[in-house]
Amino acid sequence: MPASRATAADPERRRDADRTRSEILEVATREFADRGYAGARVDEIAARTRTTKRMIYYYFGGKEQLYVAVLEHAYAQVRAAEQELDVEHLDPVSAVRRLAGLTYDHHTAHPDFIKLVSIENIHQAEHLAKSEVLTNLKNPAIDVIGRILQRGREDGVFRDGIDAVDVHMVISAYCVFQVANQHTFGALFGRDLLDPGLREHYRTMIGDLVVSYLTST
Amino acid sequence: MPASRATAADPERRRDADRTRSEILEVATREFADRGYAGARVDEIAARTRTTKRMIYYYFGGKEQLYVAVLEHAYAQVRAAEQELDVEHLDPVSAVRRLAGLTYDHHTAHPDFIKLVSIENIHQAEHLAKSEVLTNLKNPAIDVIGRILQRGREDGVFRDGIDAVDVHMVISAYCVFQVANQHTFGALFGRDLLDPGLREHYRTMIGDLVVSYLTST
DNA sequence: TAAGTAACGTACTAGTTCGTACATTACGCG
DNA sequence: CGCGTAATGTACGAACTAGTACGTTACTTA
Repeated sequence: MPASRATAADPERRRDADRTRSEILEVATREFADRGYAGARVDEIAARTRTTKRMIYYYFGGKEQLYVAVLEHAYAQVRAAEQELDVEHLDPVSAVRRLAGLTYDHHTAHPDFIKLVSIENIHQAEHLAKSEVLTNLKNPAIDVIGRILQRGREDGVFRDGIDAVDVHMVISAYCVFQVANQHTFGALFGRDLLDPGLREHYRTMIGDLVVSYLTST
Repeated sequence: MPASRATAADPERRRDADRTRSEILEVATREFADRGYAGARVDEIAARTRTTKRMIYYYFGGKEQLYVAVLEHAYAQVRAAEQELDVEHLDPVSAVRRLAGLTYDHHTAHPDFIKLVSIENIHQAEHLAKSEVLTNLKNPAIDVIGRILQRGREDGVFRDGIDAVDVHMVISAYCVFQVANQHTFGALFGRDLLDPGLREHYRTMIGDLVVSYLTST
């Protein structure tokens, strides 16, 4: 039984279901994000892994199921990151700024995820809707925002009548746009939104935007 | 030469280059917007017109050139709408609200355009970058915003140091998100952002958001 | 009105792409 | 240590899809 423990870690292993599976998933994520569902090529994904196309069908069943697996995996990572949000110890205004900044960081750090979401929207979220895994994922960010808003109201710094989902939507819209539309925006306005030199500016801006909205009279 | 005048209007005409060309463009716009570049089918586009695939190649040259033509046509429509922006007679705050509202109206009224932009971003705006027609299109909205901001500063109602392109970006981000991400957002949060009953709420919100940002101290 | 050309249709091809039948081998377990 | 199965590789096929060769006809214009 040391064998079974060595199994997962042994770099000499020639056959490793977990490694093969996750390698396919990783490569497929890039391929789908870069070329869209229809544009992605199963052969190309296979070629970029250490294994063959046969394995994609062995583990995932087909191109569409692989795509759904990629989506589920990507969303799971995002939700995991949202679980880490630790802003409840801050005053409401600081908490909102921090939440916005962290969301900005996460989105800009995971462009593949943003692209997958764009692609899924092109397809009217049909795969997402079909996946129980994904529709059952509750978004922890909403609850976090809800509690911040309530504390802000109690402290008299935030307005009444603001919905947590709306706040989340505004932050998402802003952060998603930076990544999802960077190329057309860059081409049309000659400005790279993700230029490292502009990063602090745009990272601060979403916090300012939301805070001014919440605190305006 | 009455013949040549009757030509364009005559509903009995069997051959009408303009009509055929624009019909192809119209159908192709929907097809590309719905299925993406790789997912779109030339045969399908042809089948939905009164003409045949042969004509697509006759008028446009190929699938890629047709896609570029669709993009150029879509952008031209948007720019035409922006030329109509008439907000300079309003006080700065009202002008910003009106600009935001009109942008919201336009985006929600032209979902195909938003989808095309999403698709073009998946492809890193390579077609847009190649088209001189598109890269030379200057965005009139930026100048409009610039003048509003200046008047607002002069009146002492707006802060200093706000960039017109940033304001445009925020408004775009918000309005694009409503359309581009409506399906995933709807599936994950159980809220249809484009529900007619929510329309006034979301239309007002982007104005409030920007105004509070510009007027905050 | 007749000729020339722009506009159009049909039928086909070459290449691509998802998917699979069949064969093989490494590894865990008794 | 050998047996059974999970894991893997190869080679191929059926279907689809962009693009075109070739032929035809409506419209214009001299």
